[in-house]
Amino acid sequence: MAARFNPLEADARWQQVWEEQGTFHASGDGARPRAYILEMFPYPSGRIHIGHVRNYVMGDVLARYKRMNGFDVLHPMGWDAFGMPAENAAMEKKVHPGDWTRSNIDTMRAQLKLLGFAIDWTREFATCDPSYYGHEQALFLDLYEAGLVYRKQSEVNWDPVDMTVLANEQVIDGRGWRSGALVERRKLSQWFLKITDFAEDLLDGLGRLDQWPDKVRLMQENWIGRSRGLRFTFRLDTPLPGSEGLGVGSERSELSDSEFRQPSAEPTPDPSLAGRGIESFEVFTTRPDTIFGASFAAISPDHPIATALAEGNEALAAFIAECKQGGTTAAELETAEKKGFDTGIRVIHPLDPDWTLPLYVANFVLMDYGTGAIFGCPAHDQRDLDFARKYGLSVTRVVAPSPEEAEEPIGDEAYTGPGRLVNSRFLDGLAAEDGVREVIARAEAEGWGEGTTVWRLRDWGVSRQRYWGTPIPIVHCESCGPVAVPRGELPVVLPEDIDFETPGNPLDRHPTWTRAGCPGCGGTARRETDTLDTFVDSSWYFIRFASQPADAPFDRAEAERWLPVDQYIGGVEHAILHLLYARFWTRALQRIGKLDVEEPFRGLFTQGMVTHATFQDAAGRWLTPDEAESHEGPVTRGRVEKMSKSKRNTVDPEPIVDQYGADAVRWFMLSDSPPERDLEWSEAGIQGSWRFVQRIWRLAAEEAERGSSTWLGDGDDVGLERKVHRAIAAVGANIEALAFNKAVANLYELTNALEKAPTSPSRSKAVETLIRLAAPMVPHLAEEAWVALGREGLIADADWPTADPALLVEEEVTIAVQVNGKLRDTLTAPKGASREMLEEMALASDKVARVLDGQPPRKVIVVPDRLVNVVA
RNA sequence: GCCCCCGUGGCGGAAUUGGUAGACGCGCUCGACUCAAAAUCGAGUUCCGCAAGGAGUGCCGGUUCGACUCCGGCCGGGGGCACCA
Repeated sequence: MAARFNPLEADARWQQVWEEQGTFHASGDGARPRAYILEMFPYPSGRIHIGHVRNYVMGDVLARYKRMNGFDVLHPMGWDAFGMPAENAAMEKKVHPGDWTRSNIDTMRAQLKLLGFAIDWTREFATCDPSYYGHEQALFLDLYEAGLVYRKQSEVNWDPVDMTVLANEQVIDGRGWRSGALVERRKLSQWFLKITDFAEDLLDGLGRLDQWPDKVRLMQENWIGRSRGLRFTFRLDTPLPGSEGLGVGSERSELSDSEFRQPSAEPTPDPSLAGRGIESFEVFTTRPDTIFGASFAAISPDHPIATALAEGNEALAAFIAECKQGGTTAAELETAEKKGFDTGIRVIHPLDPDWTLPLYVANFVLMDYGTGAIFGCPAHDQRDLDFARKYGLSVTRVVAPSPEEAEEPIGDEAYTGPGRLVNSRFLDGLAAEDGVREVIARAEAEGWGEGTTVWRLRDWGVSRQRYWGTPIPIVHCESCGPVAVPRGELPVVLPEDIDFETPGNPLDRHPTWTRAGCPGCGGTARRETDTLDTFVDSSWYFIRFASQPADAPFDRAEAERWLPVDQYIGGVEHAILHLLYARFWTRALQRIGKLDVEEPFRGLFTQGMVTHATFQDAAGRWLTPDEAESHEGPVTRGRVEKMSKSKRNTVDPEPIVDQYGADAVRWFMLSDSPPERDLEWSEAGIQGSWRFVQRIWRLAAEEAERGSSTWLGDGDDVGLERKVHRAIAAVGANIEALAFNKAVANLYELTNALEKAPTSPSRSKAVETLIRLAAPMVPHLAEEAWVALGREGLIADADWPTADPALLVEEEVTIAVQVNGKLRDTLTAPKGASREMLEEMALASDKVARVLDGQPPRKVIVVPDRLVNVVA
């Protein structure tokens, strides 16, 4: 029997056995209950990094644990293979994005296999396979036909470095989320998915996701952003020339009853509106109670009225142009001055026909939220206050926190707190929130407005001016307009013969691919050269993993048997976008009758990052950890940070696996840090894990040498058995709760107990139990030990041990004895001892007597099996 | 600016519904084995104190027989959103 476990030899051997036996294939035969464990699939960027390892180890432990508990486990792996890095690599290294991607996949697959993950590799696919994205194109057309896809000319975020359009959520602090370039505004025709149609349902659904982190639910809630308030009409006191009684914004109420869609979902306003005349427009407010504090109205520079007015007004046109060129960075926005242009028009206060307010075009009013127009109440809104101060508009307090402050003037800060209404005519004396209801009721009764809900969520723009993505299955015909590619012609295969010499989308310049016949009229058409946002690819891959027929995206019945994913594990950076899009996509499929699943992910876990110390030389150059060690001259140890190529503090898992074996790496990934928190990589840590792997091996090897015959018969070390059974219960509960660090601690505790325990049949049995409990975490070692102990078959197929409830209950308990809440003594009492007995034992304690010093206790509190507190 | 989370030894972190704070690991100290080292094993390790004892979960206060846990107010760190009316 080898004195040491040798992973270099054992790891590969067991990996091969698992592969040959198909141990981890999900059968789907219905013989066992199903469990679907999924980690967010990786982008094939080159090599596996340690963060991937942590992510997949967590899922793997759960998958193996579920298998041992009798589940038919689906634990697949694939590749989120489209995206910009491949194109960047193509431009920098003159390789084809497809070749680069596929070669990375081969490398990373081999690396993942070194870690012995219990993955069903038969279901592997990459999103850049035509056999995947072809089905995605079909689903896109399904949504198109169902009216959930539309095309719109819209101002988009243009990334001048990546030469592409970014979704709002891909713009971070006004910069492209990948390139970091300052984003510009451009108008392009884009495809949009109507995620806003599902806003309410996506929000309400969050309340039922009780196995999601609160943090993620909150982030999505804020992102969806429901606001309730009043939408009402301002009439112009002097209608614009040529007025025929048309109102701007009134067409929105035709879209739906009490809610209306974002203006962004509508066609660009007809510029001829100006000629048609305008006599009113709508505004939205969450604070209708402050309506008597109004001192101006303002519209967005993009508002149709602003556009119409600008046609005959050069100064206004110049003002609007100025607004549009302003930067969009956070810093600029924060310091950006509130700017306005007085149109000279006045609007009539809805509750007083004799009261008019000036109408401004203001730079801080957003066209794509609410109605693109507001009323300004400076006393109770900071932006309005800044604006009013700048343009000398009146500031009237209408909410007072107390009666004494009713006439208190507003200083530099708007009052946004609670209070009662003042200076508000018929509203005076009402609490502000009652005023909201009162004004909405009155507006509805009088017909000038209605209570409504407005969403912060915008529709999802999915067009990308990029080559390496799923082609949008549409052709543009000169006479028919955009036409869907017939199903029989799918997939629209991305051409591989392209040229990357110039930036932008090489599809645009492709000589033949762009030419297509029009399915409608048979004439010539041009293929859509935009590709889909890669978030579309990742919005349904988990369905394809569950079921992958050749002729359809998925088989409905089979997909419904696996879904929803029982446990989804990934980085918190996907808390909003990916998870929201996947939830939307699943609901959209449900609406069009393709799949009856509401929520795609029942359980969600967001794991922390792996961090590492950073090092710099005297010149401030970043050093790798290895360089730092051998560097001549001073080295500064910097902060512990997220691993990144720029800081050069990454750790390549492969050499570590070569040195310590897969199990030590897996164990380290699970140890110490709670999985939702960051884990600091350290050499000492991996060495500690290596030692533990060897400790378990030693226990098993010793046992094997003694021979199994010695442990037949009843156990004789009840104390040890209690510890074993407590460990069984604790490890299982902690794995199910994904509290891997605690499960690790449980296993250390059991190992410590076993090493100290004298040999006995109980101990022999306990060693086998320890191996089973550790198997999901250190599977190669466990298989090796299983064989050494003479067991048949694979431990991967073995059962998880069952905790005997009788052994989980202690016979004796330690009782804390306190005086006035301070611990003075402990005593041992039989489990379930009576209050009277415990009180008597506590009062008999010398230490208690000494503290009491002859005083009789005033009161004695007894918590059975826990403590006695003597109050003196 | 708004919203949310977190502050426990030298370090990572444990601690059911309020009930013995510091499990477990790392590191460190001492000892054993060894010519020596590595590996391994044993003992110890919140702080002050020789001890008895005292203090202690960011700070201040409160509720309670009893607070890491609940409440209020500060201080510090982290995350999300970005002029959302």
